[in-house]
Amino acid sequence: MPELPEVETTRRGLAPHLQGRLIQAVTLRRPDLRWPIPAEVARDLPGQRITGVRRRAKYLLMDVESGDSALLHLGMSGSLRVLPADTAVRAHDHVDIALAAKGRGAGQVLRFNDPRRFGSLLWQPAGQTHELLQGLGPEPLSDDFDGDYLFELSRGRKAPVKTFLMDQAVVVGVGNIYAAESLYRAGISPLRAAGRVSRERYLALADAVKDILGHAIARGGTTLRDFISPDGAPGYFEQELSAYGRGGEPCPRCGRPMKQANIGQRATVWCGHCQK
DNA sequence: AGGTAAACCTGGACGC
DNA sequence: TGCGTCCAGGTTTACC
Repeated sequence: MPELPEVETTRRGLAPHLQGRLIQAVTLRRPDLRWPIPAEVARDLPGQRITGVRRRAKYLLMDVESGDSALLHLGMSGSLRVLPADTAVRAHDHVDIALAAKGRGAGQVLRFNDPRRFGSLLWQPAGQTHELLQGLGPEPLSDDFDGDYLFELSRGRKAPVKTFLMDQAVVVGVGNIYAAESLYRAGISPLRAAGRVSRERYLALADAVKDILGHAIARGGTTLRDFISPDGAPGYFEQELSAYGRGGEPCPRCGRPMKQANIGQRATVWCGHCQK
């Protein structure tokens, strides 16, 4: 489900609810997610105040006073909601982080639901960077990411440019939806070898990535099946998708039918006329 | 080292 | 209605 805009939407939805709140208890109903949930999560979180919610790539970091962080990844089907503490538990509600009541109001719970269990809840000790966060590429919305960077890094690479763009060691946060959209916007065929894309066209691609991700965040992300923000709202970017999910439909630009094929095991849609 | 494919898991859509 | 097949927003791991 979630690429950078959906994770950032989740972060923005969570932050105001979690900032400064006291964690009362942690309930693990199903500790076997992508990886087992480390013992520290249930042992060290209760009694601590949340100091912030950050995002790096598609990971969320919930920081607490001790300097430790809970590291969350939503995988393909994960979602985080802030709910009244007495909300009935549903299928695939794997983890609850109970928040102490503010004043005399009722308490709330941060609930992690993930049908496919590709998501994860891990632990990053104070002062350390989790192994999974090492070796990641730059944030696409930062100044470290631009067309020159893509051009230099791609020299000699034979993998398709779409595969290159989705490689989290190249740039983080771009998944299957936004890779297709960005390449469509930039007029680059997803099949083209990464090393065979010019500097000029990488400038257009980097601009497209930034623009599309920024716009998707402003729309609250893309809801295809099940993405939902912490407040329960869907994202509204789906209606603005030009390529993803439109195989066989007319190209919005030239009207010719959009092509579809698997590239790097992922369904890919593009226009054979507008993208070279 | 780069490139590719399998693997992890569940639910929904579809065809028969 | 039921069953088999295919597909899905991610990423590690293994292998060439």
